[in-house]
Amino acid sequence: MSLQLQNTLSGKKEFFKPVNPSHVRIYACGPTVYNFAHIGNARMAVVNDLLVRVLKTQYKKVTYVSNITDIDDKIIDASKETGEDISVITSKYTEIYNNDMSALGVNLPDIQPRATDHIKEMIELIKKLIEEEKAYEKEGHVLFHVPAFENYGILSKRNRDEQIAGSRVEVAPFKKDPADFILWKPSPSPLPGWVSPWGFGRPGWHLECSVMSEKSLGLPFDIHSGGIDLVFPHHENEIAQTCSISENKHPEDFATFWFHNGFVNVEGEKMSKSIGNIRLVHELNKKYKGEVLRLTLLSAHYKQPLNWTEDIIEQNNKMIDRLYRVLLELSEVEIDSKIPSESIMESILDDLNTPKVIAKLNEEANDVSSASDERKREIKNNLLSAGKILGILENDPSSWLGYNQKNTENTEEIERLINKRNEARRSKNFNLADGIRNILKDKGIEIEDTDKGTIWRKSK
RNA sequence: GGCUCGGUGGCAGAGUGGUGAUGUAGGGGCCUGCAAAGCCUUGCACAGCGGUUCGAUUCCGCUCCGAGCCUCCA
Repeated sequence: MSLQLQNTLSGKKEFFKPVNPSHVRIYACGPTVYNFAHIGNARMAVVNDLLVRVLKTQYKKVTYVSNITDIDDKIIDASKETGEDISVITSKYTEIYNNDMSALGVNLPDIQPRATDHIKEMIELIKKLIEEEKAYEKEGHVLFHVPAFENYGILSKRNRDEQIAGSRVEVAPFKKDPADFILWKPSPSPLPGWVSPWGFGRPGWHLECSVMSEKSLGLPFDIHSGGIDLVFPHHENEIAQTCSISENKHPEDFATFWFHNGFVNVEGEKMSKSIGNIRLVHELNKKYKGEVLRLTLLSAHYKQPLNWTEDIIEQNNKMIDRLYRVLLELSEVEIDSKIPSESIMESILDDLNTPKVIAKLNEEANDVSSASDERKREIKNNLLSAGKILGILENDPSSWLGYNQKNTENTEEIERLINKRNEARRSKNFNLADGIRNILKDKGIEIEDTDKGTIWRKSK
């Protein structure tokens, strides 16, 4: 049993073979911090977090790097709009991003490099590219010359001629070739910038990831990942930058696996500012528990598009509640193993087939009612150990389900009403009993009469 | 126009050359004073048309429909 992943570079599912099995290295292109993260950003973070968790079940040492882009025209625009300093904006939204992702059970990357800390290295890379005649300076800009890199388009499987034919890009007059892209551009005052051999300016977007991934992981590393939309142009341009110097001619000399997650659509449409259907993680976190959102993000295979609706969040909420109910039922059961069954592990390792894993967890849950003690141990172990890899089922079942929460302000009143209702039931005054139940219901308290007495929980 | 990926039951979503995915919703039943929770049970689902095959939702071809990318994008 070993890990297989869809490799964008080959277009196929392949067995994962690390460059160095004693140290697996992965780089994910992270967010540009100028606004709250949306659920699409979260999908990338959750999927890569999952991938790292899975890698850690297979390899002793895994280093996960994911950057913060803290210099970009969008940040400059945000600064103009709000009047806040750029550094204020970027540190604010970096913190919010990390907190929002943490609520979804996303662990911090081992290294979270920032673009502005790597300007020197970017300038060095540009110098090399110019020396090797892969880039040229014109009117204060430095551009990468795409025809100078023969493997351009190999990742996105794009043919240059077709690309130009269908192109809707405005071709700047200083470009030698329409496909050439910016490595460095001038920053006229008051725009932020750095001193460089080509004047005061700032880097192009793609440069930072070439520089930071190499610096933090060394080349070649194992997995370079991001959202599917990054395949072109971002990753293609990174490859062009990194692979046109020295001996790194092929994307595999950069990273052996190129891993991309699909988009999140909202109510059937692409999220976009103009439609106004952006779903911010920050807002969703106020309404739903992090594990529910995480499970919903994992409810479709990572490379499929995911249609984000209220309905599927609710469906997944109910599903996870039920799994917690099973765990509650098994709370007395002792487990010894910490590894999921082979069948479950197989689905996880099969290109992170989370929907199948979730189906198998449900099958486990279905067995509980007729399970032997031995089987119960197995079920609990599978739920908890697979849950740990998926990043779900990590809460206390009783408090997740809202049972008998002692810290609720009106606990005394609730219990007084329950006692009163039970008295009414004993004297067969069912009208009164049902009346009291409705009063509790209005207070958001659901009651359940069990053979051990009446228990209550918060209904929401 | 070019490239890529899809169309599975009310909804979500895996998968497979020949048995049931799974969840959620709905139906029926058990339990309960009634509920809740739980349990049992229930669904002529694989876009259409051809082809290959003993057999196709699964393989091949065509048609129709949808999505993404084509230099802002997770």
